[in-house]
Amino acid sequence: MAITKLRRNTPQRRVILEELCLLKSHPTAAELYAIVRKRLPRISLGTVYRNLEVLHEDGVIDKMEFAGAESRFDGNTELHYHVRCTECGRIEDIFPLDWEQTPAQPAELAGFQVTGYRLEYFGICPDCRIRLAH
Amino acid sequence: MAITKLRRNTPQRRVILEELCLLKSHPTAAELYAIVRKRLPRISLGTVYRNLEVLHEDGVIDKMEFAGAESRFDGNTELHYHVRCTECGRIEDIFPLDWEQTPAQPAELAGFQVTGYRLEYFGICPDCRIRLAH
DNA sequence: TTGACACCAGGAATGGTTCCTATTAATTTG
DNA sequence: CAAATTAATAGGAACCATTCCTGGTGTCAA
Repeated sequence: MAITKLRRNTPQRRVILEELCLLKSHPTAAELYAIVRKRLPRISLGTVYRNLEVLHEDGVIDKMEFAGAESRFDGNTELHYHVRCTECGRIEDIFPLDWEQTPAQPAELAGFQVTGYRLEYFGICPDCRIRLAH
Repeated sequence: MAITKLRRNTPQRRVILEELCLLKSHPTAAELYAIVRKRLPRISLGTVYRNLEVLHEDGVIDKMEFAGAESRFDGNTELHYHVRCTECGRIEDIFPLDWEQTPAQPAELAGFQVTGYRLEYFGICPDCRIRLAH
């Protein structure tokens, strides 16, 4: 169960992780692909997706999935939440300051063995607030 | 801004809402399509999607969107959360029992005007727990 | 009656993501 | 070091829930 598959340390995987960790934003796979391509011009988008998935599986990076929007990735795995702009998709970090922001995580709900939860705020980012006010 | 578009009460929309409210499950658009088709054999899947969207816009039903999984719809708009099975996609209702389960909802975070949040638990449902235990 | 337009059925298009295939190359073993 | 093993790659096709398009219909108000 806890057997981790052998991972090969390929240049592609190394560069993808390096570039993601350099960023403070939360890029999509396509955005990261554009950045990585400057160093590895022949890399394919599929390789970026596969490695982001692998790095996420191994707990090295965070993956944020949203319905109807591209997934975004985060090199910072420290516990934190996110606010997502419903207008432009931009994401900012929220580091919990008080206990009230952390919901209880029961071990069992409705017979389910609960393995986790997801708390995400959404709203309108500063830029879009200005833009929408004409 | 608050101008609501005129809605026509078509048979299609009426039947879709009726059948959704009869269910205690949280069907996908395709599942509801199959049910509604028994009463309206010529209805199209696009019509089901459009009306579910309209009903959701008007606050008549709840829409649950997930990345990499079909959206599910709920005729019960009473405040509650959901547990989703990561194995089979099944969803059960969770009605908050104590205040600790309700996260603080700040009006502003990182400069964002916060319009809402989403708290969703995930885990393994009773059936899948049994199935996975061989 | 007539104009306006919300809505419909049917089907094509969309687009993020995954999958497929032949090839390459990282790692292990002898 | 050479050979064997097989994870990983590039490129592109496939997937599929959802949205969009088109031509036509039904309803309402004036």
